[in-house]
Amino acid sequence: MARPREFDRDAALERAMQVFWAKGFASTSTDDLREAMGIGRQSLYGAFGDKRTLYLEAFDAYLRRIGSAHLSRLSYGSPVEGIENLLAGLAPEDDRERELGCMGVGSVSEFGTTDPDLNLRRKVLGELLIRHVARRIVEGQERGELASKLDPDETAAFVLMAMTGLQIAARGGASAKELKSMARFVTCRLMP
Amino acid sequence: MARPREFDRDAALERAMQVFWAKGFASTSTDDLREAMGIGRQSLYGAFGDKRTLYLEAFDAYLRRIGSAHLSRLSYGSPVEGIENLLAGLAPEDDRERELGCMGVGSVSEFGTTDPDLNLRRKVLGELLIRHVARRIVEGQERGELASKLDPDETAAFVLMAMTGLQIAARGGASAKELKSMARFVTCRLMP
DNA sequence: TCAATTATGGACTGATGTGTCAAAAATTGA
DNA sequence: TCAATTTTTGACACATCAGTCCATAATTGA
Repeated sequence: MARPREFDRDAALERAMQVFWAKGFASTSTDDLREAMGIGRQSLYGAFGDKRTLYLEAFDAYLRRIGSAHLSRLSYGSPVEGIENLLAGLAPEDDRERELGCMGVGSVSEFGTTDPDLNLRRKVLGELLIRHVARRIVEGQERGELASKLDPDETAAFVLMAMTGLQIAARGGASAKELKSMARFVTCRLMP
Repeated sequence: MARPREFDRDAALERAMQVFWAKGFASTSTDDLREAMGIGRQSLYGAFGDKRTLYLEAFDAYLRRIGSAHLSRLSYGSPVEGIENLLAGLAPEDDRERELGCMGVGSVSEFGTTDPDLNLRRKVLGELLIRHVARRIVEGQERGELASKLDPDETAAFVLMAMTGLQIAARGGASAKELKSMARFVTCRLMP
């Protein structure tokens, strides 16, 4: 029934996500979005509501994608390999991709804790990640790959902190080589 | 000669810095600035040029202040104490102050590497800090406080990365207690 | 006292930004 | 074929924003 949409909603959301990711919320105009999404103004508002609602939806899509990418890298190989892989995954060789950094980190920088909707979303993913990292740390300790004196939860929090450090470094122009060697350095600091 | 300024230029710059620090460049309007600085529009433009020039000057003031604070904390006590102190200095007990995070990190998030003036300023301070941290690390190794197998420059880069991680965590709402225990954790990872 | 100079206050300009309106177009079901 | 519904298009309304203009005020040096 009724006239069908002429554009691919998911593809348009993907484009919006890229723009918000690269430029943040405030520096992105609805016209930037409209142009990147390749649709008209009313189509944008009709399909996504207002700018903030679109940002939230783009943020959700971002977190889903990056969350599963992180978990996939973390689970690859031995615990130590998984953790190094998780960190090294923040250092893609492609310059443009690497310099985007992390949209989650960007949202913290831009909004701090002022937006409850963003806070909640970050908290959910953060806790999910920390659980999985802690689990791999325990596994690594059982295998003798990781220092047994380390508290798994605290160490997992450390790994997440290192991730944000690497992501900011990436956005600040660090090379893939530098980031990867830092990923290895961090991982080595957890060994016996 | 001529009519003297009615406001304190340094105090006004300080206020502007606080606003940019809290809200970033794009989200700060010249009216936000004018109000926080307690001066009229023409006074603002007359004394500081345009918005971007004011941001640059505020950024310079910020970097000078925070740079000397970092160096002072780093040089306090033994090398290990100095490093932990440097990191713990990012976790003030006052909530409002802590949640500001770091304006330098904020500028990376907001602008990436797109602004050469900002890039240069960050590079200068970053290299200064890394030199001083590396020097303390060598000192710590000589004293046997820090693991001698660590490369001082790489370790110093790691400490700076940890700093940005902590600063983002602070802006994201982490407690002073959490941050301080993370500062200790990071420092301990460098011990023999 | 007066000329020169700089600061201030308030109005103003032109651009940009977000969101809406209304008419036309496309589709489905009767 | 036509009524109902939704999308699209382009124009539009209204707010905000950065920066400027101009008249007035305050100060210094002659």
